[in-house]
Amino acid sequence: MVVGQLQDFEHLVAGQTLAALEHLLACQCQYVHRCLRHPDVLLRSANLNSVQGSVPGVQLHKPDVVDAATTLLDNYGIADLSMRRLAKELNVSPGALYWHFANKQQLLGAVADRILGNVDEVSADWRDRIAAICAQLRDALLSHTDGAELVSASFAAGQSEVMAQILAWLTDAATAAGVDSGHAAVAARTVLYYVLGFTADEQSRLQWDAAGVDLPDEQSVLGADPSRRFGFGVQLLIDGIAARRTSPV
Amino acid sequence: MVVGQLQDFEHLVAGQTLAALEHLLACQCQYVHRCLRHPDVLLRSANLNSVQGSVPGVQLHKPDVVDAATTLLDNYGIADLSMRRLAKELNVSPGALYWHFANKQQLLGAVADRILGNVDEVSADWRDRIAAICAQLRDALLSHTDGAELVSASFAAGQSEVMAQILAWLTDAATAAGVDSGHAAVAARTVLYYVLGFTADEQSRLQWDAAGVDLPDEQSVLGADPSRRFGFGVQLLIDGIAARRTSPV
DNA sequence: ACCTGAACACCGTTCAAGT
DNA sequence: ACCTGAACACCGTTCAAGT
Repeated sequence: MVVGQLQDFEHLVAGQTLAALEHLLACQCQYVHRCLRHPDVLLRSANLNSVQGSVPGVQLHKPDVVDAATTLLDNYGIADLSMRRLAKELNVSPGALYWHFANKQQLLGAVADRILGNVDEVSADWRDRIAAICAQLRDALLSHTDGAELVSASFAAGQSEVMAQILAWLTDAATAAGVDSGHAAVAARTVLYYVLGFTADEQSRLQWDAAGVDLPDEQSVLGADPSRRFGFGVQLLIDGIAARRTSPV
Repeated sequence: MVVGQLQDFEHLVAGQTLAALEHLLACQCQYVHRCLRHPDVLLRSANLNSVQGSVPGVQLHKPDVVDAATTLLDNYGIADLSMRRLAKELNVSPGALYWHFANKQQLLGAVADRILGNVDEVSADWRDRIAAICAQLRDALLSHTDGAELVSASFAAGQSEVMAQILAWLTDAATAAGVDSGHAAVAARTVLYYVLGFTADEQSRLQWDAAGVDLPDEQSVLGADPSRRFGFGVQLLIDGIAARRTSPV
């Protein structure tokens, strides 16, 4: 009655060593936190009870759907965030979701925008502006299971308004740096591709060994201090933008 | 009997204007080329005949499977590259594929490595080396329908050996530039995230308007000359790497 | 206006049984 | 060794019909 993937994960979590559990506490993944604080989540999930505890009969609203989807994401990951599963959590038929959202992509876009809710612009030097946006973005992505993957997909599909806004901020910053307007958009996208790529990679490793799986040799991006490594890439991009300006500032 | 998506596409292609058709010729998408050269492909597909014309009874080998998968990709895109559909093209049962490949990810990894078959190292200045790898990579991705998306997914899943090799070449180049070995890997990944992100974006736009769909305002990455814009980003990254070196070269 | 029920056309993966 | 047939447990989306 329970998906195989989930069952495997449950076994992995059950087999944790103390050292691995300590590692878990260091990561920002809400799913892991939820499991540690409320170990009954996995058990409740086995009965497929509603995570939200939402009562049938009450009318469905867009924010409710996004709420439930985000909870589903945090607890079970993007693979289990299906329209049918979501409908089950909300005690409605799958078709009901299509009254509120045109399709799955659009719904995922709304979840992406919810995840990015706290990312906002700072007023500072263009370098600090880029650095601040990158740091905020990474933090937001890391605070939800598979956050980077979900936002990355929504951005590629053009379904996230907040990502469009962030792109505009980065373009402004690149323009302020002295990059001509024709190329500022490419510079801004380069920054976003980096943050999304790096964080998706970091997060997948984080989640793998949060599940107790020992990965082979190559620690690559993670290694010692992911935040420092992340910052290195950000500085690389900022220096690159500075070098590519057409007019002096 | 034919997938809705495919039918829509067929209608779009059928309704092309001459101007749009000329645009098609300029793009590198093999699917479009195939349709223009062999307009019967779409019709043949309607009958779900084997694209390969492979005869039943002959034993299946890994390269055959990868061949068929690549053809399927070029003709119908990544959405139609399913294990079941592939099995149908090869006139075998879906289960047969699992004798040769552990799962779909692994098979897609093999397709990714096939796509990247012609990418190889050049011996030159580290700047030219990075530029050459980026250009080759982009060309390879653009020559297959959804190539960037497929390779990107395979890279993220750690299923492409060639991408691992390319990453090593880029890491070498960054080290040659003077970046310390701890950060050279991040620099190399930054370059790959850019190429994959930029090209996936470029390709999706390319394929959308190859299908005759008029996209809204924002031409962003594409705009006038994608190759020039792509080159701008590559130079940005190269300059960034140069600026981040710890020891002078 | 909002939702159900049921259908349509698919998925990836497994595995006993065949040759 | 290699493959079939059939099953298992799912998908996203549509749409007549209900309230």
